[in-house]
Amino acid sequence: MQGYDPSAFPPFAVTVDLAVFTVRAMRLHVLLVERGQDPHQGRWALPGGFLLPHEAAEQAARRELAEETGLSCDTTEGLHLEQLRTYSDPDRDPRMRVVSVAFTALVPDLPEPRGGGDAARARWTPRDEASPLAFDHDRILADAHERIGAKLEYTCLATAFCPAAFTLGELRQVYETVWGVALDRPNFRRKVLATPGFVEPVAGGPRRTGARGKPAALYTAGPARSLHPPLLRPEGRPR
Amino acid sequence: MQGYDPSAFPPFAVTVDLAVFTVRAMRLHVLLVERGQDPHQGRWALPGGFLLPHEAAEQAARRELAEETGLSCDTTEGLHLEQLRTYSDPDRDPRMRVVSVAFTALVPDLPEPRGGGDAARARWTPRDEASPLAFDHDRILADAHERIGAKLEYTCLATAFCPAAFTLGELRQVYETVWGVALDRPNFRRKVLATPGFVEPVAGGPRRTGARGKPAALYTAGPARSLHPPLLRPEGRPR
DNA sequence: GTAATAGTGTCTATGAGACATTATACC
DNA sequence: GGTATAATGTCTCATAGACACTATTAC
Repeated sequence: MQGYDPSAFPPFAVTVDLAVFTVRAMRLHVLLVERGQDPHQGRWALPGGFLLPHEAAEQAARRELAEETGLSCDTTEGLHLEQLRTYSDPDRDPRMRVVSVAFTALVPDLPEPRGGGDAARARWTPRDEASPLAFDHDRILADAHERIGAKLEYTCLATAFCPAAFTLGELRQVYETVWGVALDRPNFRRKVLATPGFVEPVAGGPRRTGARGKPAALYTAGPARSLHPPLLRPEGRPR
Repeated sequence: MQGYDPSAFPPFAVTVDLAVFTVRAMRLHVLLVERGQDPHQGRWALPGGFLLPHEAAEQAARRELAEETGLSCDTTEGLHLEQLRTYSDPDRDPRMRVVSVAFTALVPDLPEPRGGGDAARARWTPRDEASPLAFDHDRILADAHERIGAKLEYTCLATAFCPAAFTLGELRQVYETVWGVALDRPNFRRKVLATPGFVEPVAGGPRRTGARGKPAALYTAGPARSLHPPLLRPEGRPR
């Protein structure tokens, strides 16, 4: 990036798009908004919006996340938000040149969005019922899904899908839901507990989850951020 | 990304920045250019430049790669190029609002760059002698280095640093150079050969490498793109 | 009792780390 | 010969996968 005439640069619009995932009822859900304006009006799309003039992409993404989920900025402060990649195909928006920085967010099961911001409507949609989306958002969603699946393998990110206190069964369901596979319960338990700092036991007594079976002990997310060695998907598929 | 007035969007300049790595003489090198113009004139920086009006970021990155390395477009066609992330801090360029999409490229040992394009000079610099760079390029370089180190673990990317035919000793040196650690030779060999499609033997006879020791057999990159199970760094450090 | 989930224990196969040994080149 | 690297083999330990078994709840 050297040698340029600032008055002669080609102008672009820069936006952020968000793939916000949650696990509810054993299914992976993604937050979608119904478009109220012209390009692709009435179709569903990932939430997002323009960068403000003095705003970094991360800030814009966090602002949009708060607007679209209807949560306070304090609540969204602690949510996991991560840059995915940037989409810059010249034809991705029919009206103008728009470069979009995509982000992935992982949230615990939240109340239905209140449709804030400038979106006509917003709702949680099962990931496999999301397509087709407006613009290139099918592609962004696929990339985001693949990314979170891969990150579950070598990070402690799965706890971001869980409430503050959770059972190992709930944590295992996160893996099973995102990966779409069944995991061996005893082996999963052993692996998680053998990783220092992944989860930490809660002093209080156990609670029942589905009102069936033995009550499970509660855990909270530990200080660790990565898994060594990783917890690989069964039949680890190539990227 | 919904609901906007195309005439009212805040304008941004969009650039690409490249972290081009190679391994030469057992050290990791990165391609740098000396800035010829005003912001940070005379300082070293990562190569890069503006997106053309109808160009995707990937195209712009490949074009800049060809210009800066002085290679033909045919040659750069097959080189590994991968989007790293986007840097959008409002103050990252002192003159205007510039959003930069950073890419990482891995190339075999190439001839000294001819300083093409609009860069005053270009040269290969040992990675640990690169700082300080202009703008936020120290940060970009650090992110890129961490990324390629991580990708060596679970992809077959190391062959991108090697010429068409290479010895297992040369491949091992790639890992040792990028990771900055020494690896056990027999175990490395066993691991690589046990991964189907990572490398494939060359029919022709062996060749000598450093004119010392037993001549090594030659291999070419195989069709595999990922490593299962991964080849983890010793004392795998957390991200 | 049955059903369902939590939690413990055990066996085995695989893979990685450590390291000894042999082979083949140049000096 | 000495040195340096390639290539093969061996041993051990850690881990993952499979799966049996017990524990505790709701019905």
